[in-house]
Amino acid sequence: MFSMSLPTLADVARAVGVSRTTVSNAYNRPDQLSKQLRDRILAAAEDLGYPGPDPVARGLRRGRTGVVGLVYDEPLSYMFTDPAAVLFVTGLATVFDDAGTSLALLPRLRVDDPDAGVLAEAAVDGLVSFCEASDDERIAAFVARRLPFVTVDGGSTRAACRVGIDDRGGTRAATRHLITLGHRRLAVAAFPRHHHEGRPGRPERGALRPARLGGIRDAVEDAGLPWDSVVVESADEEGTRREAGRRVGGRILDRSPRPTAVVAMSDELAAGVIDAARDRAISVPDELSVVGFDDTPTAASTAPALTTVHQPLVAKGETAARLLLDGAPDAVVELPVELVVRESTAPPP
Amino acid sequence: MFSMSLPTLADVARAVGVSRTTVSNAYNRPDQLSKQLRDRILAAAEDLGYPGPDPVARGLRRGRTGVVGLVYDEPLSYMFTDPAAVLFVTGLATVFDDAGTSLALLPRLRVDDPDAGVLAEAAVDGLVSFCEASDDERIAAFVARRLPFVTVDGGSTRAACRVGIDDRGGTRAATRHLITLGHRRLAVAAFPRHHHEGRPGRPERGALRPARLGGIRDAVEDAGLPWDSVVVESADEEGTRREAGRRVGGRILDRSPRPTAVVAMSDELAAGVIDAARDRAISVPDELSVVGFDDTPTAASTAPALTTVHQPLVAKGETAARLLLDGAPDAVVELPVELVVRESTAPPP
DNA sequence: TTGTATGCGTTATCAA
DNA sequence: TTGATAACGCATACAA
Repeated sequence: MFSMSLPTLADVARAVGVSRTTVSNAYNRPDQLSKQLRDRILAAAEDLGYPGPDPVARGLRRGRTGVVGLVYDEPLSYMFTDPAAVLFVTGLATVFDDAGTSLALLPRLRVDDPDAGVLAEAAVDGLVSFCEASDDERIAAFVARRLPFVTVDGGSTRAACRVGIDDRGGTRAATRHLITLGHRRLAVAAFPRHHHEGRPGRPERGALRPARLGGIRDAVEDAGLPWDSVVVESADEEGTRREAGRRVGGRILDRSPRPTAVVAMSDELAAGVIDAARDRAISVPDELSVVGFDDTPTAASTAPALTTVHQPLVAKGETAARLLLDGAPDAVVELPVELVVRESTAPPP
Repeated sequence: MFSMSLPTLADVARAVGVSRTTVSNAYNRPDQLSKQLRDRILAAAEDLGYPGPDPVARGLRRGRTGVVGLVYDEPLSYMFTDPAAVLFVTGLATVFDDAGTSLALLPRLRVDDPDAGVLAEAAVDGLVSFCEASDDERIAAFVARRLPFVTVDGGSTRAACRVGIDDRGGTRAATRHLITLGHRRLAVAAFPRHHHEGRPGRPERGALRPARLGGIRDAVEDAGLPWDSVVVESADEEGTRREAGRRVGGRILDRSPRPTAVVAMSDELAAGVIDAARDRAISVPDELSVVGFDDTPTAASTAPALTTVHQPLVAKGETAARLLLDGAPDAVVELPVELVVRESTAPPP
């Protein structure tokens, strides 16, 4: 015969003629019973095909699952397509892996799921929010559960526990670098704007990463240049980020007068801008300077190699993971960034 | 006052003056009660700060969690370091994301955890095993739970449900390509061997991906060449795979007579071999031909671009995910591979 | 449309 | 060293 359902701890107890408690102890507290009895129990379990205590039932009873969640507000495929995100997740995964904790990639937060059912229903002990949207209303669905949670790069979030970087200082340094080289016709290759389709009380579209834009503005105004002389083009969301960068790059380079320098909000976008320049036989850096952000491997592999703002992506992931594991209730960590000058910037022609 | 523990469904029921069933229905079967009552219940819940049904308790009752696990037998950081693995996971994640299922990256299967406690204790509805080790003994800990599971690239596994590629055909085609070009002094840049430290009844170290080695041998013997004329060097496991490739490449290129062609078991290794050639001012492909395996973005970005064996990595992930979601009990899928000739191969000098 | 009773599989507490 | 009891929080069959 073939029993449809698996044997439970109670079945084993019955078979051996002991209580459930004792069987439970055989698994969880070997020191609480004689070695012989334990061996007998384990043998019987093996015999019956008992696979050990059920993780879900154990989770219910113990009040913890050993899983932390990661939410992202773009399709997960984007996450793996973006080298910066991959590095961040690597940092997260490393720490959780060592801690014996599982990292659950939750289904994405959908624009059409304002109540964030996903977050209300995730069986996790804590949450890392890696959402670029600046609103954290949807996160409220999780906060209500009173579980630890960390926001990463949360922008304007008011979350108590967060880790981020000095976005503003980063783009400011990058832009100052260009201005110091003599550039006056600047352009920005910006992230796509974010959708809030139909959500009342919010702007229809908000700028993504306003701090990065703010840093550029800081540097421009510090130099006494008019902000409205700076061309800002936002990327779209088709295909890879690099392809999107190529398209924004095209729009920027086809303007006249043509900007002599582009500040891109990520290395992928910057690489795309360089692609667009190559399409047009515009030499980088002789005719066009380009700076990126992130300092992912992409930055070192473009031709010419990218001047960019380095951010400690893996460390950011590790930090977020530790804050969660340590249960730091309201730590706010800002990691430093650093301008790395390579070959994609030079004085204007 | 501050209640230490969250309100439960029962608290809401009491507050509203209805039964728990009715509150449960308010969440799970809106059509089973009047809209007014439902609204009253939801309002009271909001009021009390009830975050909705507890996911773990629900999981216990329903018998499913909405989570599938992914096991890997290397540190998770390796997974994200390897472009081929990232593409595979992208495929997985895309399908699960769309299905509203979470993908839990389980802590790695440790060599020193022969009972695979990780697998026995994971609160999941199914499992994807992405373990390169050819033994599946540790997986037995999971099989006992009678949950769906899929093995990917499982090598010699006897698992009922698996997806893989034509490893053997792939390296065979690649090797034949080299032999047809006229190469006779071949070398193989192989994967590291795998550890079975101290596990009784197993070889101390087993070759990883024996099928790929087998395909090379096939082609060599088909051509009537002696197999022992082929140099086989295994990579070590320090640093990135590409760095390891550079070291194996060095060992191969420093032999005399120097091989004129290298079959690498992955694009990362191949890229490393090209790095090693550059270190020694050996021209690829004029003095040395190199072929890879996988056809990741790396293959297109080396200089010269890699001749390699394309495998559908994303599709492999998608397939594995679908098999799991569809509960296919014992499907065996083998995806095709294809030789892609680029610029890293040419006739020998 | 609503409520009653029961069980999901485990572990913590306490007593023996 | 072992066992009885009582949660853990919920969802389902069934009755009303």
